[in-house]
Formats: sequence, C-alpha cells, structure tokens
Amino acid sequence: MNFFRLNASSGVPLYLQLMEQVKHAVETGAMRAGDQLPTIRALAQELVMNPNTVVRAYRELEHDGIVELRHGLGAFISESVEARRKSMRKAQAVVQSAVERLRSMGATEEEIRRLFENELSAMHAETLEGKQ
Amino acid sequence: MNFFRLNASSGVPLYLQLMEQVKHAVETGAMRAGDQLPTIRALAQELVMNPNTVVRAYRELEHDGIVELRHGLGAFISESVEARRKSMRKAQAVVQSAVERLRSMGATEEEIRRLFENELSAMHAETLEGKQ
DNA sequence: TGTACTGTAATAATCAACTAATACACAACA
DNA sequence: TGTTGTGTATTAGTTGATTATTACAGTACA
Repeated sequence: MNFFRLNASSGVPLYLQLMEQVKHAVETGAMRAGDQLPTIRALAQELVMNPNTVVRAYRELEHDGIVELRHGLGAFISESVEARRKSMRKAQAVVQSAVERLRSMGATEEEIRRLFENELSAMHAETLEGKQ
Repeated sequence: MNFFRLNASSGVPLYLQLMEQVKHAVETGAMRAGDQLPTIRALAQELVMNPNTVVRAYRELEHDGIVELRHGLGAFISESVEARRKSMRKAQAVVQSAVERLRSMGATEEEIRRLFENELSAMHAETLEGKQ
C-alpha cells in the first residue's frame, strides 16, 4: 500500500516526482530510517511506468544519502536520515522567514527563484576567486 | 564594443547566458534605463551565434520587464529598471544573509535549492487551500 | 522613393533528457 | 540446488528544448 501519486501530464519528469514524494514522506516522518521502500518492479507496475524510471529515482535518492539499495534485498530508507531531518528543520525555518520577507517586499515567485540562483553563483565566483 | 562573453561548451543554453549577462549589466549599473543594446544581428555575429538566439534572449528579457524592443529601431533597456534595481538590492540582501546562514549550518548548494523550491510550493498549497 | 538599417515570424534541424525494452546478477529459502 | 524474489546494466526509442535557416516587415533618411 503506497501513498505515491504521480501526475504523468504535469510536465515534471516522473523520476523527479517520485523523488519528491519519497523525500516528503521522510520529512513528515511517514517513512523512517530502515523502512523498506516498495520494490522497483512492484512500484513500477502500480504507478504504470517503466522499472528503470523507478530505478533512476531510487539511485538519485541514494546519491543524496536518503535511500540505500541492496542488491537482491530491496531499497531502504538510509539510517543517516534521522540526523538529517533535524538540521533540515532548522534550515527550513530560515528559508521560510526569508521567503516571507521577500513576498512582503513584493517579490514574485520567479524573482525569488532568480535572487537565489544569483546568490548561489555569486558564491561560486568567490570560491574560485583565488585560482584565476 | 560589448562586454558579453559566452561559453558555448558550458551546457548552459546560450540565450540564458546572454540574459544573465544583460541582467548583470543592469544590476551593476553598467547599463542604464534608455541605453541601447547591441543590434540583434551585430551581437549574433560578434558572439558567433544565430540571430534568433539573440532574439530569444531579448524577448524573454522584454517579458521580464528589463528590455524594450522597438521594431525597426533597436533594443533598449527599459525605463522601469531603475525602480526595480532599488527594491532588488534590498531583496538580494535578505537572500544573501539567508544563504550565508544556511551554508554555516552545513547545507549544500543542492539542499539550499531544494529548501527553496519546497517553500515556494508550500506557499502555493496555502494559497489554494480554500478552494478545494 | 529606395536603400540600408532595425526587429519579426515560420519552419526545420539538432541534441540532450527522459523513458522504455530486454537481459544479467545477487539473495533467500524450501 | 533451483526457484522466486530482489537490484543492475546495456541499449534503443521518444520527446521537447535549443539553435539554425530563411524570408518578411517597420523606420529613418538622403
């Protein structure tokens, strides 16, 4: 029994939607460290998509440290997720207050996005400054 | 004489790179309201790319309210950018301090990006809450 | 009015992201 | 040990974003 619900016609790639849902499930505590995720084939069948699409989602989640794949055994929520959740809560609070301030200043969603991309690449520039 | 320098092998679409450079020029004050941008054909030739790629950048900048295209006359920095720049400066400061705090909490660039997307879609959910 | 400059539009080619099809390899257990 | 479950790997097809090709249309000015 799964709570994953994907929207094939949303334009958002299926593997990304699935990743989001897993991350969300972890963040809300609906899934916890050690829990087994649905089998690749079973989930593919239930969501009517190709097993390789599920694989892609699971592999990227593994790269993000959220999921652990065990050959022949299944996919599981990684143990490291608990510590992660605590720090992410604090970080989310920071982000929330920043976004609220930005909205109250009249910034649109697009602009907020851009301001962040700006800031993140400015960071890169600083990091590389010494090398050039 | 232009300061635009694109990197064809960066994987970032040329029209986006060009948009960024124009926006940056406006933000730093290198270009001001009313200034004429390089001609579509001239810039395409100088940057060794197709005129339509320049067109795409200019049109999206127009949609963002940064550029104004005048048929037969040229492309110009929109008058509205001056007011825009002031409010954007304040907003950028908010973003900068938020990102700094997040980095000091150990968040990676990817995580920061995700935290923001999270927050922006949470906002949508709230907005639509009453309707469902 | 015509020439030389400007942006505009429609269509086609290219390329990378995404998804699918199929076969391989490890683990558990009767 | 073999059967049934699990994840892994390779390769090919599809689709949409990006860029290119080509022809059209407005503006200024000698």
